Amino acid sequence: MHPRITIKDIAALSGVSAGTVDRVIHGRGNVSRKARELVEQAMRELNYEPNLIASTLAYNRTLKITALIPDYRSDPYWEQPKSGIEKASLAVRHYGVQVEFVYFPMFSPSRFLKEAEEIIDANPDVLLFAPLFREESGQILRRCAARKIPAALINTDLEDQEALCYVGQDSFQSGVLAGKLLHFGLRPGDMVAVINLDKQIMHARHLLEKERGLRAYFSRHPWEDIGVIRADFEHFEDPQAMQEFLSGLLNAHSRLKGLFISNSRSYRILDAMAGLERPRLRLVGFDLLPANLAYLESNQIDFLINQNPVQQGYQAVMSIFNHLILRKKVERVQYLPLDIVVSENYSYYVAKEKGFQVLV
Amino acid sequence: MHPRITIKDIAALSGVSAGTVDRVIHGRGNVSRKARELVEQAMRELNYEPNLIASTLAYNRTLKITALIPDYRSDPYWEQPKSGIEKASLAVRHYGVQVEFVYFPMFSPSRFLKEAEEIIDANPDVLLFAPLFREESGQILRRCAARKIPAALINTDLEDQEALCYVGQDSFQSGVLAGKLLHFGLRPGDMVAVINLDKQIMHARHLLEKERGLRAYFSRHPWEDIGVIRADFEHFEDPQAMQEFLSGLLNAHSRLKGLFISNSRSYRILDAMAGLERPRLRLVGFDLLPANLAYLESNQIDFLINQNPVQQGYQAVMSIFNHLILRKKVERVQYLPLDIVVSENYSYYVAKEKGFQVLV
DNA sequence: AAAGCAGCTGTGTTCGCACACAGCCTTTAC
DNA sequence: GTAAAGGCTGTGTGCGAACACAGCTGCTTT
Repeated sequence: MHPRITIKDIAALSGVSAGTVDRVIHGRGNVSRKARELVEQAMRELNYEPNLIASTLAYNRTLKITALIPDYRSDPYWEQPKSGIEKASLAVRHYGVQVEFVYFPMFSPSRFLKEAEEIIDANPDVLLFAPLFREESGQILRRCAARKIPAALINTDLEDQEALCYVGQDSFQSGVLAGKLLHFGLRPGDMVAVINLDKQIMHARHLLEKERGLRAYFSRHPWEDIGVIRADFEHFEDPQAMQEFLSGLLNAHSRLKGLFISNSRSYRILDAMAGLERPRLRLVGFDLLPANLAYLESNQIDFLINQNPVQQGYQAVMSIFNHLILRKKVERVQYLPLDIVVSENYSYYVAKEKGFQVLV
Repeated sequence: MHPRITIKDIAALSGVSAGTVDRVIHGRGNVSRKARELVEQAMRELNYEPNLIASTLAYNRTLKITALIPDYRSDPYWEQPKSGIEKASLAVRHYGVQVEFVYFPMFSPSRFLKEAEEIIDANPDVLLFAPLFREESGQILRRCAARKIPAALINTDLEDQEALCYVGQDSFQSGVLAGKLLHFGLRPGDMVAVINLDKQIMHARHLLEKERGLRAYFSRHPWEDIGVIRADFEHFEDPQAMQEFLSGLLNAHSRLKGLFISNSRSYRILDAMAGLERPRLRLVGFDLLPANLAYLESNQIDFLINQNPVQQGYQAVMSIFNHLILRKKVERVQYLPLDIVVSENYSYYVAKEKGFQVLV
């Protein structure tokens, strides 16, 4: 264990030169059968393990990853995966891994496609992207395959497509979990509402999956006798409109006792409800935004589900690294934990996201 | 960005040799004021960052960490920190970090002290240990300080002592959290019991802290009107005795509706209650042992709190690595997240602990 | 028989940095 | 005055692996 076995040791033991050992290790050919067997024997005997440090130094290669994600300036959510990608890139920069960012407007499939094509033309070693648009993303993956550029997906999976890996949340299950969390405060006959605060709800597959999950929970637990309704609302930036929307909802359903906000905009609801007369409402939402955390702490939000968006970016880069530099196997689908966050435990998650503890 | 700046580049720019640059970087002295300033100037100008890979290769040092933890064969809990330490050691082995394990019997301060002394005599580079016994651990830390061996603590902190870092759980807060989780199923006037299944409860500071936390939660929420009692029981291996203990407890307190099991032995309670007639009891416990998970899945345990024991070991080794190899600052106190685990989200945590995704 | 050509092999250089060492030149001591 | 003692500098070697290249064999070709 102590003096690590080097290539020279096996060269000596098997009676050949370091060059031959190297050829065997890399399967470069030009090695006689006899020599190869001797070397393999010696490697097994001494339990040889190549020195990763020396190896990366000698390779002297560089791996260019281009990350294509929605513009974080138009949607603060994307700051988080971005920050995770940046952290990971700091951790692996010594190995010659370079990460470059390209952004596309959240709602523009055409710009998405155009940017992706430009990236592919620049011939990066890996493409890391968020395939928000199914059709265009399929095209991109096919072009990558044609040029032998491996692709890693985050946020949204394209199940049927060839890709190095997918790192993201399990939206359906997060809906199921929300059901569980909401049921604590409810009584038979109560109702809950799924609230989608988004512009183009039909395109937001995640939101629909979350709703499906929530409904699944309550249909698996029929004895709890909870009804589920759904309400979409686009003008969440307008406090006045929000307030009207909400009071309309509450007036229409007197037994509405729980809200499930399907994205990170819970705080919009509570901002709007500030003045409203209303019953005690159970509230479950997503993401540890400062505005949400304030309401969590004052117990106006009961639970936040943390989808670990920072980890999402981090883990995607690390998977690429593991695959291409360390040549390790990588899971095709990597779901991140769904953390249940309440006022009593949120501080740990915030600290983790700030991520003082960078690994290597 | 692309062609990384090397020591030669700054040597060229500042008009000195690589040797002098090296002396400046390491503050080895023997450099004229003028040369030093030129080099520093050039480093700033080119934004020089030493190549970690080349550096570790050239150092060719080895860092021996000895880990002293309770024997995992006598307490399965310790398999988890152990596995975390092993994982981390795999991740950093390329940097010359070697981890060696020494075990001590859970309940023997003298053996603990003896093993620690032997380790220190063997002169490791770092000592990583679980200071279960206050008095003896203080002695050990002082000996480490005298021999300039840095020490990292896991599981239990010695607040007043000099140490590189502490990685562990926040027991008090986990009790508070348990209070929050229990209260969901309770009504005013109900009672909860803290159940300590341990041999030497007075020595188990963590258990006492958890109880304090639970009581703190309910005294901060007096309107919930929940009474807290405590029950210690040592003979948890004996199903017959357990059953009598439990039925005694339930008979004595008719409004007992919640149990908080302060360590990982929740499954013992449920094993014993299998035949028992009993009201619907809310149950909160710790740790994702398979036996506990089975009860979680069948909803006989409502919540498990995950203290991330695997992470504990992992993070401790990584902190040592960050401090001594990467020369980064490390937080003195590192609390791990308190994950709330229910049947709807446990699978992610189990997958994480199995830890396919090893970082570097 | 000479030339050509594979198949196989060892040596040498490189990656960027750490550190030993020899070679200055200047100061101080006697 | 010389010797010793510094202060400061550049060169050179090594860490372990990757890869280029030259050299060696034995074989086929003409």
